[in-house]
Amino acid sequence: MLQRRIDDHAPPSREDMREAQEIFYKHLKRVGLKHTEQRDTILRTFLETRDHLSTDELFRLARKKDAKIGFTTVYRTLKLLAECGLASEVAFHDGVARYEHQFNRRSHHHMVCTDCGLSVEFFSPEVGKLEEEIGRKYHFDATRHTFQIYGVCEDCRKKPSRKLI
Amino acid sequence: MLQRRIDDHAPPSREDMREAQEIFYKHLKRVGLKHTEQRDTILRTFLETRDHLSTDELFRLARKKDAKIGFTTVYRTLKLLAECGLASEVAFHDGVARYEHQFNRRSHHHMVCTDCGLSVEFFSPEVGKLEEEIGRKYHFDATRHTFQIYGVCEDCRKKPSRKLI
DNA sequence: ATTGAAAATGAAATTCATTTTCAATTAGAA
DNA sequence: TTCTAATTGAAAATGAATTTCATTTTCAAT
Repeated sequence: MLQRRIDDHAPPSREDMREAQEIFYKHLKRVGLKHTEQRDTILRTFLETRDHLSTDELFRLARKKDAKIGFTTVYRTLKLLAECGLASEVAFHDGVARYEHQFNRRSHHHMVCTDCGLSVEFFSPEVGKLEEEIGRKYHFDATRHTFQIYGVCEDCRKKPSRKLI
Repeated sequence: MLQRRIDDHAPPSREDMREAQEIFYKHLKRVGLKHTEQRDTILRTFLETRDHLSTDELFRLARKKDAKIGFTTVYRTLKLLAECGLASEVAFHDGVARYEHQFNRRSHHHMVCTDCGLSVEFFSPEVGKLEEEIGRKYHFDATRHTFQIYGVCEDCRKKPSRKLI
């Protein structure tokens, strides 16, 4: 699936990277897992991206740095990263799980073009408030939410259409 | 997956049912498809439910009315119903596509318990406004959105935990 | 530095929902 | 009734997600 995007934030700095690694290592230690070369490479690769990556996409990137990294390891590492809050799943409903790194980022949401896959980030503090409010009302311990808007972007409205999502 | 739910609306009346059928038949005619016994049974079954059904769940229900209805037909009919607005997909992110019928219902959203699968409906007009607003801002022709809140319900907070989603 | 148990790895196999194929059947217009 | 296009549903295919398992690696205790 095509991955274009529009956003407005910088990639993580050297120190950000180090801090993320520390978070990851502490998490590994906490749950009794080991620090490995592969996990390191995968985290580094992940943090360097600015996209919403599928496991396969991250696998291809990580493999460029270390040709013997396997898909399965990337798959499992992504789960570990999600566990300790460094990655979070974004569901674009195209049948593929995607992740983005949460480092140094404001809470945001996505609007996705159903024609070309373009994703636009937007920021809306109201949504977070709503999560809290509704959770309180129905006595849920609300932990997260998903909010996506789907539509057709300006460019695609001008083009002959082709459905991707 | 367990499907409990909390909501506050009545099942469709006899007339509602008829109206939905008419919408469906008109849609079929419009796109040059035929009116069949199976499609009829599947629509009727679907409208009688109040749950968020997976294709397989609807298939099992429809089969009770007509033992020779196949999974594939239910699958395809659900797509047709979604096309003409009688069904809409709700993504609970548990790996299964679910549908609910849109007949006689206010626009609503779901909060889902990640432990037991309980879903609570809630109503929040702000979310619709947000869709419109963000779409305008980024020049998208916004057509739909998804909004779900995830958390742990009151009951599950008291029980020993078991992860389902 | 060595050892050994526990964890990690990754290729391959499996699972499972979804989607497609295709031969037989059916709807409905002429 | 006849004919053609659509429908059906069983089975096969697809494809992402997950598990298995033999081998390799990590790391804490020697």
